[in-house]
Amino acid sequence: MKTSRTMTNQQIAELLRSVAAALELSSGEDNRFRIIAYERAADAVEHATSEIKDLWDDGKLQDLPGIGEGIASSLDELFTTGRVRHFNAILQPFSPALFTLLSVPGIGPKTAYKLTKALGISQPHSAIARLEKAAKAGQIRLIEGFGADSEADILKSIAELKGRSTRLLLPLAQGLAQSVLDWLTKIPQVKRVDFLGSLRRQASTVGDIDLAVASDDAAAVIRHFTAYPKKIRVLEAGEHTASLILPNDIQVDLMVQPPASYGSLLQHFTGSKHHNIALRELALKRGLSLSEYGIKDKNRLRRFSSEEDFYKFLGFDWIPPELREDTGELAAAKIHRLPRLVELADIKGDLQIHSDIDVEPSHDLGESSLTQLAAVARDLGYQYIGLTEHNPSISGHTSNKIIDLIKRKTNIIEQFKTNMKNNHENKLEIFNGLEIDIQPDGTRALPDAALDLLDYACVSLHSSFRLSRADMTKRVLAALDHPRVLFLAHPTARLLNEREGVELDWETIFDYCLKNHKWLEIDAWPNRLDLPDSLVRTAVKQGVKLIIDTDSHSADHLSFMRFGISVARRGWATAADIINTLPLTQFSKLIKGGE
DNA sequence: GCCGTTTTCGGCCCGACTGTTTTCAGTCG
Repeated sequence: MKTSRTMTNQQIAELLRSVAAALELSSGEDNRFRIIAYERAADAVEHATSEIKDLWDDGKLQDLPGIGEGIASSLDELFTTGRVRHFNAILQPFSPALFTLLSVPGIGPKTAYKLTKALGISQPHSAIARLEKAAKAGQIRLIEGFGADSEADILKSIAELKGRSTRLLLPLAQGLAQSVLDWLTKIPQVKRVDFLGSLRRQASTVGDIDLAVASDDAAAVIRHFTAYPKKIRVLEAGEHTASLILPNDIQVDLMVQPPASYGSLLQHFTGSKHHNIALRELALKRGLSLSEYGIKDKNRLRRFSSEEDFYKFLGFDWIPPELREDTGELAAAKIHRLPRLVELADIKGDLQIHSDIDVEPSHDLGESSLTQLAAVARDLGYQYIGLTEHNPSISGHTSNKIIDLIKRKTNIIEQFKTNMKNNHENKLEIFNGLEIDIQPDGTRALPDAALDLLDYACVSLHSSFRLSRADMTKRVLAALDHPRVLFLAHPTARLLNEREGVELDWETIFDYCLKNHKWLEIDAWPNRLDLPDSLVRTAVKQGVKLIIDTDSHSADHLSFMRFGISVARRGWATAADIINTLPLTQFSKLIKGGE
């Protein structure tokens, strides 16, 4: 087991999970809750938005729910000495290969133990390959407790593990789920269909696609579902639930309930797991037991056709799915203090759009003309848009040439506005902006003389992502330090499934934004969704203003706004937190004021 | 091992599905 100061959150989570597995194999009942505690800690680490090592640096490990005194001190030892003696003692009796096998779906601690023992697998790096070889040779069916079916399952799981490299981006998951949903509604037995799980909660990435159906004829619905034409295979099909595998090893799970208990089903499978556990723990203290079938009071089961009634019975306001992460929503719902979350209809403009006006930029130019962009923006009901091509590349141009390019763009915009006026077209304000690269030393990749010609600019990171947290923070603050620079675009520069975000001292960034009237962007581009939702939450708490933009490189992309809205809602943002919900008159004042 | 609008002690969510079983264990969400 690798233990060092450079371990990623994922590796630390795996270490904690290995400890949980080893405890499960070590002894009986008395360990049950320690095992759960380690698994919860692993979850907390995996879902943390900061590097665990940074939290350790700041002495904030125990801020993570699920990390207490004990595990914090173990992690302290890990970062200080590169190992944890206590963990090693727990892990020592078992082959390291055992823990590798846990990544295969369907294999838990007990199964992994039996397999490594019976097959003599001991090397962690080759463990899965060895297992696959044994399964293909028909050796697994000979082990006690296994059969030909479980052997075949192991092979399928290994194949799926290899194929499944990344989580689905929200927009893609929505598209796939919609087509299954359309298929389901073809039969009359289906009364209602909803998305469930992380998809309904609008998380930025989605693991499996989960769907709920209300029907009095579950058998017919399951039959129809498992006949979905685009499936690769049926993973399982029971009385009320079934699972399919789609191309690219995407799993779709279906849950069916009669309309009378549909509310409980929706609530249960929307999760999140942590939200539900917290809710059930609260209910249990009042002698109530919750499940997807309803609420059990003594032995009487109350059914709920709507989620609203389910929450109401327990004394809570209905909670928007985006907030169900056990981060304070239950307490707020109890006292009627849930925020009124921002909605797509609140948005009045989009301030990061790349047009095809060629300023000979450092990165990709947009594909659509100002005319095309303006037409779509009007359809969306916007009062204003801002054009922010990338700055002219600084390697190929002199300062004077750059100023000429900006002047040319300015003229095009002015000409367009004049034409709009002459044609008596609906009023749409066009702001003249630019997205400026932040260079490694924090200087902006645009001469200030050119910046003065613009209405506004945003700055963003497109290189040197691996600076230390202190240097990166200094770099960003230096770039923001100009009256025309209004916001930091895609603040972490993360690319989902590709690149982690940069390390920044967020408290310092938030402070600076508050004092200097800078905004942070929620970039709605599908594989950015950046600022991430958890940082949105912190920013909102501190009063930092946000702006939701699409980063469009084509008029089609303007519709991505709704994914930015999802991120904002998951971060508890109301319209008041989002700058581009302001009507034009107020928004113009902010730009002209240079704030 | 974690945690606190009943608790610094005494609790800790709930059920489905599968395979290999003859009544259950393991895994998953």
